[in-house]
Amino acid sequence: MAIPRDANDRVADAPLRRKPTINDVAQIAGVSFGTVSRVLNNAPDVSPATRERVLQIIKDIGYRRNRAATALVTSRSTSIGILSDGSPRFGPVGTLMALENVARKKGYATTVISVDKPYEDSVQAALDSLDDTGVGGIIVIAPLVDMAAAVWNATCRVPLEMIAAGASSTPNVFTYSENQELGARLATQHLIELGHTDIAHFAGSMDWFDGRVRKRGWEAALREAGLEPGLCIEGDWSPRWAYEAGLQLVRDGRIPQAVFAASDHTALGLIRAFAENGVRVPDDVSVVGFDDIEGSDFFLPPLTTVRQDFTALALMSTEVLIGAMEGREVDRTPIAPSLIVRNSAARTTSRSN
Amino acid sequence: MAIPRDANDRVADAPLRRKPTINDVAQIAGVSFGTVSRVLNNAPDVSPATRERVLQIIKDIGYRRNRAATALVTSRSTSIGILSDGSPRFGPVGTLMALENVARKKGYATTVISVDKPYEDSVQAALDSLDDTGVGGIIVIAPLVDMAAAVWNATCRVPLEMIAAGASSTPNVFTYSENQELGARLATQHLIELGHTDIAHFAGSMDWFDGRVRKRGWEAALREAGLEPGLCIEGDWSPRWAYEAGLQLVRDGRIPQAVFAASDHTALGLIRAFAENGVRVPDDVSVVGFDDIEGSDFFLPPLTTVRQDFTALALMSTEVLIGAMEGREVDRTPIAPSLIVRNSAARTTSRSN
DNA sequence: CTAGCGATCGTAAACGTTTACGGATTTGGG
DNA sequence: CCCAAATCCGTAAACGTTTACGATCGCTAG
Repeated sequence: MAIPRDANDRVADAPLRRKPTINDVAQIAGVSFGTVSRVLNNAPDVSPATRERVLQIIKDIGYRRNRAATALVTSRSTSIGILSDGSPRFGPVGTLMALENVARKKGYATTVISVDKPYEDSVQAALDSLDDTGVGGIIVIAPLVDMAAAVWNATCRVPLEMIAAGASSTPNVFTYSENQELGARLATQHLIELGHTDIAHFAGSMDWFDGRVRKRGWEAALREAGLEPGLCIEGDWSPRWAYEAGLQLVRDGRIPQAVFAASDHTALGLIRAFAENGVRVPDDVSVVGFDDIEGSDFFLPPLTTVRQDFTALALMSTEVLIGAMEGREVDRTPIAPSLIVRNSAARTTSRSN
Repeated sequence: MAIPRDANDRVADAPLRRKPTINDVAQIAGVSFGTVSRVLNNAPDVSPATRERVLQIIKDIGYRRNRAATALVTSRSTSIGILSDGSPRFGPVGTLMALENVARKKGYATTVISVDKPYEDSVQAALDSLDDTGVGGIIVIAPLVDMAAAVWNATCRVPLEMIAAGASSTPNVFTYSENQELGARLATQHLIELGHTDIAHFAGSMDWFDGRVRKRGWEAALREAGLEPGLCIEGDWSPRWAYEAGLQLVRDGRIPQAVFAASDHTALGLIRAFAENGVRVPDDVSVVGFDDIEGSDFFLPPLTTVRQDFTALALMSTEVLIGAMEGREVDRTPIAPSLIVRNSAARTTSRSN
């Protein structure tokens, strides 16, 4: 089992293949490892001259701290775990990439794990295995309410933060998110300002926080404007579903003045259903999407949509988590999405539906 | 600096907050830690009865190995590093997610790092910092040739594998990838079979392996069929660029019979340029894309495109890497993409361009 | 000249494992 | 009955750090 691979044939010249340790540095510098440790952690009690010399040697021989050893003795770590659902959907992936980015810039490594369907088991298992990789805190990207529930029920030694739109915090799980309800409001208000009064919603899945919250924003904006919420059809984010639902609308002759689609993909399917039946966007119907996926500016027509600021979200949420890890308290300001106006929504004309 | 947080107020009842160690298990089981270690690594020399009892206790008190300690003493690890460029593009992200997935299923944790523009420095730094998180091997997703070059020039103690389409292996860097050239051939051949002879290529960026290789496949397929390669315009993958290039084509009256677009996003922009000018796809021009991004089946028209099998790719490449980590040799069979036929390419009619 | 003090440094123990080795205890054969 | 072998298990050392503490040195003050 313990086959020595790459055994160094010669033994005389020490500084060959082995990774240099703190002791090697100390020996070369003619000091004790304690001193080296002090300069590493830039602790006091070491003379400038010595510090300088040790630093130089560290650079020369390419010494780098062994994280395992450090983690073992300090039991604190400089890495954070990210738990995500496996879906390659726009929101989660965007968040994930942004998270890695800012964590790295703050000097934290990230280890990511994704979980599958029966969340009750998989989430706890993932949290555990993240824990024993030695992360100091965990951010979970939980777009699905089932998944979030599993997180709430899970136990975890390290600080836990959840990114879930509109979900509430519990004593042991911070929750943080972009204000997607606001995004939905923005979209709907835009439609209202354009003069539409009959504004439908092609909703996302109600299994997703994002779906729930966007729907809520649509409703709220309408009510605020004194309008009755129009048709609301709940789907699964997919272009296919939206396409078929759109077809149905056309068949039934129930085409609204405007629709707020819960995602750009939804808008895509819907627009195709309209296009195939001679219903023109935005001339006959206005459509606004949500996400600003790549290429949405080149849909036919270019899509008016809502963009989230994943970087800001990631920035804030790692800030919060690292704060929790270090025992600090960080105040969290919500992140606001923005409306991107393009060509898929237009002023109402003198048509009826 | 060392503020004791969450200090346990009571001290009498031991098994409270501290994470159980191998010693705790041993004590409860009435054996020595050596025995526990043996059952953990299911080594021989422990009686079935004892093994059973220890296992039970481990489960009961929720003991879990401390990875830092293990890594420290064995200097081997059960985690792999993933280095990626920061781009949230379709290919890299798909690969990334798939990689995490299969690694996890093989019992490996993954820690990911992404790198930014001046690759000469950032790649080596990232490799190093991955190294001292204790990964046993590294997979780098290197779509950009600059980045790959940096990887080739970098030094790394642990096995290094690169996923880069059509790039060659070096002594210390395995290279592995999907056969995208084949994918491009498939797309082009499809167009040829449809009767087209004037087949242009809206290429991706030549800074990307993917761009290079897809172009090569297009050329090869054409030559094999005895056809002269048509117009080839190199771009940057973006819908915007394709849109503008498409507009130019229309202005110049140089619309080809068919075009193989290097990505679905490219196809998207191109199709819009056509659509805005009354050039119908596929009636006037056939278009096939590459990627099969989500929603491409709901473009106008639904896009004929090429799909890569990221899961298979991830499966093979982690297999290869883990093999290298364990000193095994794994033979690598190439992964083949597949053509997805939809509605954006049609049989040639009696039109001229 | 010496006590005492700062500044600088060395030392030992600990973190939780693995691994090589050696010590019991049992077993079976002569 | 005794000895050797087999079986099971305990022990010590090591991995590379950090941290608390103790040691040394040179000075200054009395």
